[in-house]
Amino acid sequence: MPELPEVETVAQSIKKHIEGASFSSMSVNWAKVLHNFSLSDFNRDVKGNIINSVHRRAKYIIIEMDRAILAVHLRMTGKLYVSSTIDENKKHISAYMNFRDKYLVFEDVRKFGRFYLFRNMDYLNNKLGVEPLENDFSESWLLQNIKKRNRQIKSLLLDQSFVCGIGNIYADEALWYAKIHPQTISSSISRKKIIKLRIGIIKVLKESIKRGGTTIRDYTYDFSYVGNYALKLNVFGKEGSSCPRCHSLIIKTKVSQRGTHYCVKCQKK
DNA sequence: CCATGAACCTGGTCGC
DNA sequence: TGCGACCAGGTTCATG
Repeated sequence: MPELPEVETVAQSIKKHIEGASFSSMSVNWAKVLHNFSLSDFNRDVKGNIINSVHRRAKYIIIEMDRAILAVHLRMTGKLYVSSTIDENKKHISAYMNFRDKYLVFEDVRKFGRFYLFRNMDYLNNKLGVEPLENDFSESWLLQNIKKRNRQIKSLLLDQSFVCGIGNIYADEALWYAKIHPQTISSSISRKKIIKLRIGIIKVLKESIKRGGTTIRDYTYDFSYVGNYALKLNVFGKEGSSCPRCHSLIIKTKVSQRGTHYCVKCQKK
């Protein structure tokens, strides 16, 4: 499911409920959901620890306590939400934690989502690239680093060790904004278009956060809340319709194994 | 370094 | 209605 704006929305929505509280227990229905720790690790390192902060890093939801960090990655279909009951009719609850008189529930149809337990942020910080909404995603940084690489630009944008948080929707939207064909080799993109691409990335991510993210295919990422950035999409899922800018055809192809949408006229190779 | 394909899972949709 | 093929907002690993 979720890319940076959706993960940000989820992190903000659970933050107000769990900051200052502590988890008293965890139940696991799908064992693989715990990626690098066990329930006894949870009981030793997480249980009873006050939650100091909840925020997002890349596409991870970070739950920070004094001596431990719980990180949650939603992958394709994960939902993380606060609820006062556990609905026994739901078939895909992978795990849940108890705090105060409520639960933090992790529901995940495809079971790709994972929980991680870390002592600090070193592991994630080492593997993840720059945050696109932070200051270090600067014009000079992007100009320099895009030129250094020789990859199809869409594939580079999806690479979390380069810039993190961008996924399939926002890659297509940002490339459309900058009028770049998704298969253009990064080193050959003009300075002018790189500058435009940076603006496009920031713009689509920020506007989506403002609207609570994108919800498509009936898929809601929070308990019941539906983000409405889908209304603002220009190319993603718009194959067969006309480009909002030049009225030519939007087509869908595959680029680096992912469905990819672009305008045949304003995004030429 | 870069591209490709498979694997991890379930469910919805489309064509016959 | 049924069935198979294909698709899905992500990541990782192996291979060439």
